[in-house]
Amino acid sequence: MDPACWLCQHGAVPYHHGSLREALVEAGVQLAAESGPDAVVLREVSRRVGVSHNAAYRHFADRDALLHEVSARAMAAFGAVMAARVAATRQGPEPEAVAARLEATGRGYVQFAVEQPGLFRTACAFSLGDVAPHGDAPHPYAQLSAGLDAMVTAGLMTPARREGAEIAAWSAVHGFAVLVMEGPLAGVPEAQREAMLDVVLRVVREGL
Amino acid sequence: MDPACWLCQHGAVPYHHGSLREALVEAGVQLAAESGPDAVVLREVSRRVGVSHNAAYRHFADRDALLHEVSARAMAAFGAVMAARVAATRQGPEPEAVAARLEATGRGYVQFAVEQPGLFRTACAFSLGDVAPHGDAPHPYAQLSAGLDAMVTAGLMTPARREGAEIAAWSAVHGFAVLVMEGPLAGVPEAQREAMLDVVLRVVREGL
DNA sequence: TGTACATCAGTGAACGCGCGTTCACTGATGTAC
DNA sequence: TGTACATCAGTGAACGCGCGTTCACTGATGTAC
Repeated sequence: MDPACWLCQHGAVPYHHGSLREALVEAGVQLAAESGPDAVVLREVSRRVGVSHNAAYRHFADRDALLHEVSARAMAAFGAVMAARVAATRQGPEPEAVAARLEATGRGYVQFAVEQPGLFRTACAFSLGDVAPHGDAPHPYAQLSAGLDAMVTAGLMTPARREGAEIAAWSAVHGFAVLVMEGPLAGVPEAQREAMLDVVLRVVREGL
Repeated sequence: MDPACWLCQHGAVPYHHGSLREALVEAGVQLAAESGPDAVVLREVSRRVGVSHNAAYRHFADRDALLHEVSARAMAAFGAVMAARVAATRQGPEPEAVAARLEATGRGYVQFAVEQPGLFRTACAFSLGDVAPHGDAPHPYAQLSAGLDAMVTAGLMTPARREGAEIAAWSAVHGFAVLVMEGPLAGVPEAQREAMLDVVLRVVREGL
């Protein structure tokens, strides 16, 4: 079947949309990106897709079901940004490379929060473990864990220090992200922000 | 004038409340404590005080003005909890005491977030610098700064390390607070939470 | 001390908004014969 | 290949909710004379 809808840029809007569910989720992601999870509102989502505001009920039990789906997409985008940042970093098993990749994980975390605050908040809206990411990129937390495991394997961290390291690293990076995104550090110029992040990451690295 | 209202426990409700403004703010704080800043809603605040829902406009320009006031109270409570925790810690200029007091600052921060999540979120709702705390307790950020200054004075931290130390410490503690309050760490038993906080604080201390 | 009056702090009704959700419906699609 | 019919995916109207805000008002208070 040919969807032939404006969303898919094929011409006229058909009565049967063909992929309304997907279109609704995408519009939801757009809204979340613009204004956070509270903006994912059934009526506005339907409006954007160009469909009556109750059509969504053919595809979602209620607003919450849609929001969960949107949150999963946000989480996937989050993981993808982090993974891309790690992939762009020096590969290989050498200690410097392993440490650089862990640092890239943290930088990717903050990058996503800064560039996509709405999606960041949407991804965090449900207890972070609640939502399985939709897509291929691993969950942010899994990436952090893997990075710390690699540190131990590379001999950069003792197994004793590994204990609780996720929490400490996550806390520092997440806290920085929140401060920069909506706290007192909102609006500081990028260069200064990067310098601050350097300090945070150094403290974490040396503390671990 | 005798206020003579149920809020002040003096008997019948007078036509002229006498201290409606204060009563509204207190009800707002209560709502914020129960369910966060979004729950500070003019109609419900008025309902709780037992007054018609537009009486508030005699005392506040709009909902936002009330919310700012409530946020200032929340911030004051926040600072007070931290200050109390510091005050309950060993005093004096000895290095161990100085370090212990800085740690108490961080523990107080997390304690407030855990015990008063609604007020914590309300205090953070405006850019943290936006709201001057209402009351005597110093602003949380000021307490952290003072603690770090004392570390330098006590010779526990080099002036070079002092640079950006607020950001790093605040990030770690704030991030931990958020994770515990509404993130994946929500609901872990207190003992375990304390152990995790120990790790976070150790990482910060050694990292600085 | 008593009274007229200005001022102030409340009331009650209403407006307009946007939301989630449900209802009975209708047009489109696909399938059995 | 054509047709009857079941199924599915949408529509349009409506309900009920709670909100912020405004309006004209009224009862209480305090002050000038």
